[in-house]
Amino acid sequence: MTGLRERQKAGRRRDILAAASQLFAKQGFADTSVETIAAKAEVGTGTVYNYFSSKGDLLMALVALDGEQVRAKGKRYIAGVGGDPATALYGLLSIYIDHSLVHLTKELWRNAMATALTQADSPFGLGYFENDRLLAEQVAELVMVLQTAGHLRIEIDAGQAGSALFIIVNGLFMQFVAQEKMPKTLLHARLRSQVEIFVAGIGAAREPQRRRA
Amino acid sequence: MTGLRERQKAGRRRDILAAASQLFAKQGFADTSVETIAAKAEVGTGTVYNYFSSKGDLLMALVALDGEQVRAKGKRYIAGVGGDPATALYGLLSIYIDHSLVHLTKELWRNAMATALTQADSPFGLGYFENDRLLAEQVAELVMVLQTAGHLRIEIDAGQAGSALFIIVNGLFMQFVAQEKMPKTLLHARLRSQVEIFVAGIGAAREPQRRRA
DNA sequence: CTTCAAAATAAAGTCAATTCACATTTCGGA
DNA sequence: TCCGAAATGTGAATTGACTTTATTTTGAAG
Repeated sequence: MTGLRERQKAGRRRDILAAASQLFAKQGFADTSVETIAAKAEVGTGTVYNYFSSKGDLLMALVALDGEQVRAKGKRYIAGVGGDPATALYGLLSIYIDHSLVHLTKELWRNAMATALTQADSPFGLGYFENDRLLAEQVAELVMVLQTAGHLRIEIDAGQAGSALFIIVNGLFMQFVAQEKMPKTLLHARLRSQVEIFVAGIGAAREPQRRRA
Repeated sequence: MTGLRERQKAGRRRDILAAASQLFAKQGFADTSVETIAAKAEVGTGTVYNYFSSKGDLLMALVALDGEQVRAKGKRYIAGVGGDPATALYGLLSIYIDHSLVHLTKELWRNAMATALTQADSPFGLGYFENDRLLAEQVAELVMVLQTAGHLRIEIDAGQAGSALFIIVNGLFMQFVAQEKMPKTLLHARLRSQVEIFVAGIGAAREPQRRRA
């Protein structure tokens, strides 16, 4: 199982990822060449491509690591959640936002998203969207918890609601990273506002809506 | 004002854009080189860069043209809108979706979005996000119309609601273009579902929410 | 009709991601 | 311990976007 070959392979992979992580953080994505990463990891440039299918893939692998962490944080949050539903939901989505800038800069996020889009079918491109799906699922979990506690309407499809809420935070986050100037406080304010609207609903009356689509 | 020189300049710009449009549609973005576009437009490659700062800029210019058209369509729709609010909103957002694939393929949208992200500060990158802003504003307009008609709660911030609704359609659209396989019918179904949830709200009771953030 | 400056052009050059043909290393079996 | 096959490493070669430059074209103004 753990022959020399596999250990070396895992080690090299870690080395490359570590080198990329440091260089991206220090110099940014655009100003870091694959050759530099290879040099820092003490491998040939071709070797990098034996492990990652593109420079963007390398970045997405780093994003994936972050994804695992944030899902773990979210899980803990849900376990101890309390208070009114809008605040509870906003709290979870805030975790996603706040965690996102711990290891990655706006520029890295922009490039990660761009790569995920253009290489949506590569292994890590799939991983990127899979992470989004898992986060949406986690939001749906919280919705269910709140439904069970009687704080949210039980007849709402938690999956769709979770998906919508996640899309909102993701969309706002995208606007945030697209504009280097935009402060995180503004992002939070908008998120808070939209979550409250989402919870309250915009409809004038509740009954006139169809039960289901 | 309209000297021969300026007309020629505008004409050349159109030629380049037309050439790019045809080649992108036929061969896709990645497989179309700037040199080919220049040849088809009967200009030098350098000339292309006198008009557009990058290959991605060229694509975003095409997207911008589409943006104007879809806003015009949306405006006409709002003028004649009727029916229940969820259907009215879904109708507008459907227009955006349906129009999006008339001139552009999924692959082109992926690249346009990716370029907009990585070159968010270039003229056309700004244009891309400006178009998004204008569309969100248009949704907000419809929200206001529906509020005035008594179909939506008057105390809701139409701007935030419009922004949230647009972010939802945009996010779903992004998932749609990211997955080559996903059929448009599924996109519509998800949109319909999420719009209905958004209109109805997920909160168990209306009063417990704060009035404003 | 001459002059001028903006704009176009082609060619040559830069740069960095990605690929590829070949070298090296590891592994499993004799 | 030794050998051939398969996996992996390597850096030089390729590719295409983009830039630069030296030169030419062409409206526009006098």
